[in-house]
Amino acid sequence: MITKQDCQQINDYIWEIPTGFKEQMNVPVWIFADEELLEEALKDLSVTQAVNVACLPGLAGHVAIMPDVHQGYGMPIGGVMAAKVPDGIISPGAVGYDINCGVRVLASQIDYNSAKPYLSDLATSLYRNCPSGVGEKGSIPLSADELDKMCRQGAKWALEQGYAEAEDLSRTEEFGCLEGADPGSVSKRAKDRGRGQLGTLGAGNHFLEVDVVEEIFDPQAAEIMGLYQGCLVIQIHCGSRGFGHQICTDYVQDFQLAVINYGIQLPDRELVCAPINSKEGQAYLGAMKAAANFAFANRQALAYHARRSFAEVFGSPEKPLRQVYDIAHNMAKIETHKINGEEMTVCVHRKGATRAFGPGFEGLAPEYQKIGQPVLVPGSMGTESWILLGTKANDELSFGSSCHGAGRVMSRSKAKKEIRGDRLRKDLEKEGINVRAGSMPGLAEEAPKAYKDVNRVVETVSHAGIAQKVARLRPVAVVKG
DNA sequence: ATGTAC
Repeated sequence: MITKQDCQQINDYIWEIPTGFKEQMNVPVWIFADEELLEEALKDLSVTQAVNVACLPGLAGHVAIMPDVHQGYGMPIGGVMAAKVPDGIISPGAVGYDINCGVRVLASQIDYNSAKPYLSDLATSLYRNCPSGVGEKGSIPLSADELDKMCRQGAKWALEQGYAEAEDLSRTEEFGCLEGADPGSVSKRAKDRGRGQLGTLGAGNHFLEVDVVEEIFDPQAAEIMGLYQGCLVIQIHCGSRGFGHQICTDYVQDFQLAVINYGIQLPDRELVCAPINSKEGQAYLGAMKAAANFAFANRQALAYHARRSFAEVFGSPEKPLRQVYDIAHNMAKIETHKINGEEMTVCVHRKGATRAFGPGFEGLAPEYQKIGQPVLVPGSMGTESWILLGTKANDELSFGSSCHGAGRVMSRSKAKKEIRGDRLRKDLEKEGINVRAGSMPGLAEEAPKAYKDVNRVVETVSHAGIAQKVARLRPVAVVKG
């Protein structure tokens, strides 16, 4: 059991567990949290898992955990780990089962007050146009060749197919396409599962949400992003569906052997990994990129469906839904960072954490090179969400990373036992939130009280200096599987 | 997160 006494306070929002805490630790753990969120983080296995991650070979700097952290498979959700390239490792469990799970925000210039009478119709239309739930019903089916092409090209494929605007791609992380995706490293089983799932929402914490821009903190950045106070935006939270899930399953299994072959000592079997430059490591990287591109194309297809719904309900708007950004929060990427004063190439594993690069980064659209990368932080269902900007200072603090959401505090099983979905739906509707959900137990799992306070999480990242506030959003319609 | 069990 790790306690507060084991954490050395660096400042009001950063705590360190030094390498001396456990003999096998190779780097320290940094916890981004205020006192209350630190206590929250210590209640489950989050910090223990972060310490386990810090025992992996070939790491750089420290392991970082975000204020929305909670325990996950091997590595906590809300964790960031940088492995040295070429001497370090890559770990599927440190990316997560939902490869390139992420969030996309599109903004409108439709005023909430005038749209209010139509929000129920909008929610119904979104629920109808965006297939949801476990499985593959109602998707855009692909041939084997077409699936491979889509995996190589990501959102570029979606643009060719007519599901995207050119600006969507310029406002997507990596422009919606990771180079080097290798469909040859993806199992037939994963492809069979993925073929029929493009353009589907899935279940669990995936959702569509219509919000109103409630408060703007950085008018210049909001203007550039296309966010207007009092206007509607839509958030899309989804990933690589059964395709990425199967790829993670396959490589977690394959790597059990790699760990033995390369003589890697593991603190936890769930942290199986392989040297990044080994044939196993490269195969996973190629497959992970294929899943990442699947997810970019998937969110693009969902954006296409969302635009159809807005057009159905509001007519063809003279000012269309414009993409703000699309961001990944389960991914491993090769990047260069300044670590303990030294420029290093590392494989940054972000699991339930986002990239949050500051101004000047060339991999952004020109208008975002000026202000920094947008960071999209959805709150729990029925609570606020945030749009932030990455900073320059976060390079040395968190490998250019920030938080990804509110963070779960109650297990899915406990939430299902304690909360009635139909009651929750009524409560949300009473607050003026239109709810369309395929599963009432599924809705209960996502109840606001199963999550931390997203506003406190955002206060923490902003005071810690890893992201800054641009706008707060308030939900008015939620669509779930 | 997930054809929630190959």
